[in-house]
Amino acid sequence: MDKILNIAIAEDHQVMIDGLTALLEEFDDLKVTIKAKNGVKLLEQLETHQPDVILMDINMPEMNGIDASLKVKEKYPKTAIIILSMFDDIKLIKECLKAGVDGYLLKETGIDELKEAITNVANGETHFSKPVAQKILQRKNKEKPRKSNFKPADLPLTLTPREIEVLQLICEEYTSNEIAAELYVSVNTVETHRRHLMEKTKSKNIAGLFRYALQHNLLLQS
Amino acid sequence: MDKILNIAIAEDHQVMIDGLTALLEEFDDLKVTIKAKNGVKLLEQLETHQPDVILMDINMPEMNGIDASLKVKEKYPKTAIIILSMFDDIKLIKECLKAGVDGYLLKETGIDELKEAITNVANGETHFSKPVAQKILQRKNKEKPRKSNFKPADLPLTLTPREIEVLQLICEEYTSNEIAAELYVSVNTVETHRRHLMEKTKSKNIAGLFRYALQHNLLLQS
DNA sequence: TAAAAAATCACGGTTTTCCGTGAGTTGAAA
DNA sequence: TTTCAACTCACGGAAAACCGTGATTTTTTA
Repeated sequence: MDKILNIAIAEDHQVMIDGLTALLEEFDDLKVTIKAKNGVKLLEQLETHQPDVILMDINMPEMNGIDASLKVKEKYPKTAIIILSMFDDIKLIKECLKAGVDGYLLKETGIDELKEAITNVANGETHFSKPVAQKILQRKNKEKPRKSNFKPADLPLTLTPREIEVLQLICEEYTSNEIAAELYVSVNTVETHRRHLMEKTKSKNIAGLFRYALQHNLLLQS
Repeated sequence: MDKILNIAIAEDHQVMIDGLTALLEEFDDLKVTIKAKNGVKLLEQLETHQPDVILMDINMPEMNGIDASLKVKEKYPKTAIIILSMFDDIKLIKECLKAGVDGYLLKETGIDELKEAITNVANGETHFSKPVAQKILQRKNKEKPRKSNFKPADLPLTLTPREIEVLQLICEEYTSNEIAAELYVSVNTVETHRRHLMEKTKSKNIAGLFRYALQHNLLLQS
């Protein structure tokens, strides 16, 4: 039971990678074997060898933590995933749960809980930060039906490349007119993309779109 | 010249504090003497003893890194400050420069550059990440005059408590009407606050407001 | 190659945001 | 005590966003 656990870190901030590594390697039974700056690179490295636990940031370029988790769980269902997120937004947590992650910690978490969570998920259990667990429990209550919204199943939340492009420009303070000019399409087209974006991200206005972009690491200049 | 440098870390994410500490203490000539979760706590601890270098995150609750830097430089002008930010937004960088910081690193930075930066600023020099330095140099070119905007000096960027309240609700997808109901004031009042917010933050729409809130860590649920 | 998904465009209508301008009240600091 | 910043309210107009509905073309994929 005291075998060494191999850890993968997927995280875009180099200081954070370095810091986490230094931190975890103070434990004799933990070893950081994989460091990746985004989901794509993580998957590449997983082909060589699989760790016991993956510490996954959500905000990563190229491929974010949620999409990466989905793919990892597809190929290596036995590998445990702990999400390390700055946000305890219920929408986001739900997406992660759906992706099959085994734990969800906030970055406010200290090393002690982190270590505990790693041990737990390595043993096949789950581990969620208190605030996160609370949100999960509360969620049923807060399901607020938005206008006439009786969609049977969940929407496919995947945005198309074009939609992402539009979303990014929206977050850069572009108006629909300006976006149309930038992308060489009609304003009507842009507005259609906007409509789809609002639906897919379940937003009510630009603030909601920005929030989504932020949490899924779609912002341009970041 | 080889004396031990005392470092302060001001950063709201506990894992990051722990990680940075573990990382820095691998160097014999660095010692982390202060750890603070926000600007207020940092200032409290500075009264006891001053470090040589402060590693300052921008996104902190209570008091953000910019305001904290201002106060620190007021009281302890000899203490060097390095900003550790996720954003290389020119607006933000300018605010930091105005606050008198000695360095500005992105969180993508690795440990090597971090160490180098610490040494540099401790020697009275400055240190800016490449992308940051570039933005600083480019800034003259990009000064885009906004409509009829010929303000002589810089506006006071400090938002009033009420304005912050309104801003936060805007970022929560509230409409002006909803905000008015929430705060028990007239819609006209809310719209006035909005107008002031747009001016002070130099925004063109909600996206700009959200960006400002994000970068100054004014978001509610984070 | 047929079906599905993505991207394109149109149009009319409602709501919200944005903008300018002006002004009264209040509490705190000079 | 007056000056000032913060907060409050009003109104009108323009611009942008939001919403519904429907439709064509292109690209991808099964």
